Amino acid sequence: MPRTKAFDEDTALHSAMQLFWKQGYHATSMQQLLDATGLSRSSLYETFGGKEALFLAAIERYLNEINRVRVQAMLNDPSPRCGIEAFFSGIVEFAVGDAKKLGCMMTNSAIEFGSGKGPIEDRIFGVFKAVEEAFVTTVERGQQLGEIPHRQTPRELARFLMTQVQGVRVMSRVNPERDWLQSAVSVALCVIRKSEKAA
Amino acid sequence: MPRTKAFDEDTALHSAMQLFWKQGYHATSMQQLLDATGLSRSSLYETFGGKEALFLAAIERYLNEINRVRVQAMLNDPSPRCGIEAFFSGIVEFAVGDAKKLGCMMTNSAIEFGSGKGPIEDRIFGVFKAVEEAFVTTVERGQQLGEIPHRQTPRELARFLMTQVQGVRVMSRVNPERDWLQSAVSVALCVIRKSEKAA
DNA sequence: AATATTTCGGAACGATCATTCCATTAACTG
DNA sequence: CAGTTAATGGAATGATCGTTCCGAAATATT
Repeated sequence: MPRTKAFDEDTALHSAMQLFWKQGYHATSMQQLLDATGLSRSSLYETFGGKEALFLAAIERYLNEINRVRVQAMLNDPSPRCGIEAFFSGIVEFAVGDAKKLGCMMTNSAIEFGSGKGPIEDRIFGVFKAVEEAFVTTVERGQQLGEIPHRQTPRELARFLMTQVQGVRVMSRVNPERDWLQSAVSVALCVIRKSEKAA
Repeated sequence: MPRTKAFDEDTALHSAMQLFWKQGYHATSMQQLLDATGLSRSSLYETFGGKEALFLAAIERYLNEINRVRVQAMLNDPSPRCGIEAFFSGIVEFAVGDAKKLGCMMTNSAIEFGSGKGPIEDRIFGVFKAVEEAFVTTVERGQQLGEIPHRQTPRELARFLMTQVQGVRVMSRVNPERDWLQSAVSVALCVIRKSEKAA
């Protein structure tokens, strides 16, 4: 009976996500989102509910489309140390690739919203926690396999790696140059290598 | 002949800076800036010119009031390695102190504006460059004094340290807890210690 | 005290913000 | 083909955006 939708919901959400990613929440207007998605006002509000709800949906989309794959690849890598190195390489390559100057939508949102009390802040905090735990798990496994030195605890190393990831995200938004980022990353990775030499 | 100003320009700029720092550029309205500074519209526009000009002034104020001291202390420290360690300690202590969840105004602005082409972006990029150079100088000195190992070049270590600083800034906005940040920092500092042991 | 000069309070500007609403359009069911 | 139901286009909402402007207030000089 009903009229069929003239747009693809996933495609629209993808477009919205990219715009939020590039510009942040406050700097992005509904008008821009309408232009980017091609939807009409009615359709956008009917489908997603509003700006905040759309942003939350965009976050989930980002996690599924961008973040989850990377984290899972690290967790599943037979060599934990290689998994961590690939994790960083992936970030660097992404930063200097097509999507220049985007950084990470989670990092950008974390900075923009800080640690307030809304649903957005809660979600971001949860993501950060989850990534830290993924690092802990991977480092533990690496230490058990003898790939990663025991100089520090898995928790300490995870926090260090997490911090370094965030730093790379910031730098990729300001200065997305491979050499620059690679320098920083290769030094950081020394910490999880048996030899102190750079990669 | 003229009527005297009923406000202190420095105090007003300080208040504006703090608000921008906390909320970012786009999320801060002129009305909020009027409330925070106590100025009237006329006075604010007459004195500072407008929102963007006020933000640029706030950046300079931040650099002079917050950033410059820290960087100079590092450059002037008789022990470069201690200077770097103090630099990080200062950041951590600040993050967990009164000014919780503020992070760093430069980091926040870098994320918010990305690497566009306006005067704000240019200024931020310049600051990042300058801090990197300060690290290069300090590491060079540390290596010459034998305090910092020669495993990597000063440039590489500087980029690594710079990235770690940015990471700590991000984490301080999301999760400003001393233990957490201290873990990350102490691991990072291993890289510039002769022994691989944690601090 | 009178005058000149600057600050200040507040109204007003057009533009844009996120959101709501309704009449119209289109498609599936019967 | 007619009827029902949801999707759509677009006008309109009140609020707020950054900015401008002008009359009133206030002070230092004459």
